[in-house]
Amino acid sequence: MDYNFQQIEKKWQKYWENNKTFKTPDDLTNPKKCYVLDMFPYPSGAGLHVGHPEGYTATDIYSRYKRMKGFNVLHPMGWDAFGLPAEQYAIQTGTHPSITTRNNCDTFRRQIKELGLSYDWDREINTTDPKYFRWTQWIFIQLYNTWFDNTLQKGRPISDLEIPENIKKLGKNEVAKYVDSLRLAYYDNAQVWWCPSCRIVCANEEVLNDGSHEKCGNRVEKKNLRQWMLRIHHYAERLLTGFENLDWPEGIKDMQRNWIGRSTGAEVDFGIQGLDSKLTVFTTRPDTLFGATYMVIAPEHKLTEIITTDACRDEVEKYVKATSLKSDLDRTDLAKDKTGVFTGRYAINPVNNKPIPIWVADYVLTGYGTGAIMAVPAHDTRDFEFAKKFNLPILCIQDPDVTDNDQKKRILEGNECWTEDGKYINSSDTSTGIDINGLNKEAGIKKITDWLEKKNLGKAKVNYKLRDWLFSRQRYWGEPFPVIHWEDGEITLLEEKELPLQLPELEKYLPGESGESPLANADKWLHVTDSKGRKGRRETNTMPQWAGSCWYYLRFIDPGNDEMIFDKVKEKYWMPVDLYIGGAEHAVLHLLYSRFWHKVLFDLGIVSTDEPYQKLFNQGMILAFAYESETGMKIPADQVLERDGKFYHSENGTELRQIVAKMSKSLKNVVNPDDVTSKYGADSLRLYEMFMGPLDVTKPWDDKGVKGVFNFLGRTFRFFANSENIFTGNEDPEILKGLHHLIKKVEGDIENLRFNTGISAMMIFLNLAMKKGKVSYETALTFSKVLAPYAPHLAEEIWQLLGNSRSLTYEPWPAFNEEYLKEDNFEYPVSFNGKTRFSILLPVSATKEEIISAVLADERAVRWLDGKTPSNVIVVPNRIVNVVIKN
RNA sequence: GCCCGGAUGGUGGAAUGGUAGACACGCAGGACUUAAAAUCCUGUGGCCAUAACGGCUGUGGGGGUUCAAGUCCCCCUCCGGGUACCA
Repeated sequence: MDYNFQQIEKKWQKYWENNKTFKTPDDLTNPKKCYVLDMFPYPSGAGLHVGHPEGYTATDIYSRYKRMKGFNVLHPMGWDAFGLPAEQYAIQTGTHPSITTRNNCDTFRRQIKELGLSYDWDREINTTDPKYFRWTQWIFIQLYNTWFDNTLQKGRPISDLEIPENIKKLGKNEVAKYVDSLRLAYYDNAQVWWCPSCRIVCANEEVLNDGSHEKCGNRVEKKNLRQWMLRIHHYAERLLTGFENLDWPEGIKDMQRNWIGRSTGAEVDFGIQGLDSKLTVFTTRPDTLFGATYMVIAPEHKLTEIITTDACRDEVEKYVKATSLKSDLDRTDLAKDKTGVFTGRYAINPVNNKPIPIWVADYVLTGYGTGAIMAVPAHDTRDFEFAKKFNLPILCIQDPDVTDNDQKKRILEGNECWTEDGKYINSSDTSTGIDINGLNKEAGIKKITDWLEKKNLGKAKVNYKLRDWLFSRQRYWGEPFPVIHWEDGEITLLEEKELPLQLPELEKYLPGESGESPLANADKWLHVTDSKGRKGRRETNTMPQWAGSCWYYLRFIDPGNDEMIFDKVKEKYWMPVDLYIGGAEHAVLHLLYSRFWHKVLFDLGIVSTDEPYQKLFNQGMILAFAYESETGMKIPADQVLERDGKFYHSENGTELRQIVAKMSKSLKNVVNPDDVTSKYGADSLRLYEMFMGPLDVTKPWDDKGVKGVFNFLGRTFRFFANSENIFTGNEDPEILKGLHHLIKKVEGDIENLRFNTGISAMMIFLNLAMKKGKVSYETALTFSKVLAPYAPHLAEEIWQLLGNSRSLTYEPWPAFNEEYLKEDNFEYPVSFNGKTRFSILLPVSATKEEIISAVLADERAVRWLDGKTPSNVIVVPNRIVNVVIKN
């Protein structure tokens, strides 16, 4: 009998579909539940590539295993289908994005089904479905109607917000302003990239490194537009501490920590000569105030214009304008050569009342801290660079902890920057009474901060890099905001019962001239009038793609619910997600954004857990072989010939080097899973994806490697499908030992997501069984169950051939029996001074003394001792013997 | 620059501080076949060596800890990913 994978796989896929084998159980009384989630894909026109099934296979194995362990498993799939490509295709061809999206989803669904993944397809969701995004809009309304209570560190309904009396007095408008200033969703000016030639807003990804638009090559500019923003920064601290107890890779936690970027320091107020206002800076080193010899404010800083003196105005204005035209990259490129101009104005250093010049420079960013810094060139490398270039004074205030006298001298003279610890010098002033000389960094920070607070000149402050989230896009293909802007300036949101607000049909998907979303062209949709005849205009921005993916895991719990976002009882049962697997590219943004929404929903009592994802795992990227010539030119894979393990250019015959690179269209090294399944079958694809190496590392795809697992599956089928190899009766002890070792190994490996070694254990067992020639009926049943999570089609087929009529999906996972694993003897490796020389078979029950005497009595030991007496013999029971000889 | 990973045969990889190279690919030889494919069997880190044995060496480089290091510590090199002046 041959391994006809095509027939087998088609047959079982049909069986599973017809029997709804993977339908999520409705019974919510089973205390064992497991919610296994994949990062759902964006259904691109190119279809699935082999990177997708890597994570999907891992979660599928885990889900199938958990079902056999008696868990209620929720394992759903859906589509994150809003996005730019469908919209751009619409601009080019006029095809409505919903049509493109539907086609792409159909392709993805077909491809995924052909992999035999055990999703509950009744729960399929699509972020572009109005029945879905109705609730995305609903969540936006909740965000809009929530404020963050700093004392409680918690989001609360706007209805709970107390309006201060002094604001109430100012009237309705001021009250509304006050409330708006606290909402988690707010409407404000924000900068976007704008291509003046295409008259379109560009995403960051569309702007090339040289500041040009990737589509037309023209230079993009920054443009201010009214945008929706979300106040994620309020949640910085909770986002930082929230994952401490979650089972996430440390690397991902680190990346999120860095992204949130908590730093402690102080805000310090500097007076400004000749002006009434104050210049506030944030610093992590208030202890270095005595070393502050100048100040820098960001070009975009509110005070720039006010501070600048008439004599310097031209220069400063020119500089500010030049900065605004620079792309972020230009700004960082020039990092090596700092730029800036003097404002003509001086600030007063609060510790000694000395005037220091205020400069404008683009190395200070408006979005972080207060947008202004005090510069301490002696102890900050950036300030040092700047001071050197513009000949500003450098005053060393810390005696450096260095032994090199030359270096010490350079530092003390201000010719080298010192950023480490040391005792303070030059850090006292009799007029203000502060003195930290002689202290070290930690004590210095404390003393100065206390002094500043006492004198009301500043305060201890925690700062975060995390900035508010720009939450609108000037696009058609996204969730419309349920928002109306009225002619009198009022903004209102739609009522819950008015949702979903659907997208209008359009003739053209091009944006408006001013940078407005294409929705501005939908006249009928756009204009509204209320019952009193007041005219209004709908919000024309749409939500970013993140919106749909921020909460999809919640909708899977109750996808068909038309009454509410989901049923509370079901949510309480299924949440949190027990295992979440996806690419590391979402390590920061998606995970941070969805955690933020989840925390708001938690604060509002809508969800029952503070964090959504209990265990997170990131699969590594799958790369592919690519080829390059001696000069490093990349050659498409279809122009490469292989001869005797070497690679040649098919056109000019030159030898090429095989390298490993990301799959890309231009290298023609993209592997399509359809090609693999048609040649080797879905089980082989699944197995190979898992056999390639550990799930979390990047690894190259090698078509040749698929053969290995294909051979294994073929051998498995031929062995177990042949009734001559199966007998009834007692199993051979060696097989029994191998089988129970296998169960234990595979079980442990699935629990720890180490799928590659589980497969090799199955191969080892099959090799043993084939060597023995026969296995018992019981063994065959057990083996098919162990194989089932990995290669479900083949496992079902063998299970059926063994006489079972029902699917083995819910068969209990076999229990391993330690008794069978026990050994009578152990072959001790014997080493001399750590080098293994021979091995000796001894009973596992042997005592240390017995082992030592048996080893030393061995003639080979006599030879290695060479007449010397061992100074020590290390015996690790059932592991190793090491004889130590001192020379 | 900074942060996070990583480096093991021709290749993908395995190895709770305890026999390095499991398992597989590839390759070589053999069986079957008119032949090929498929399948099955044997061998396969390198070097030396044998009738058979056996020995030396070996996890990017250099130090260290240990009875024992691919694994732990320090320094260096190279590769991959992330990030961009965060005060």
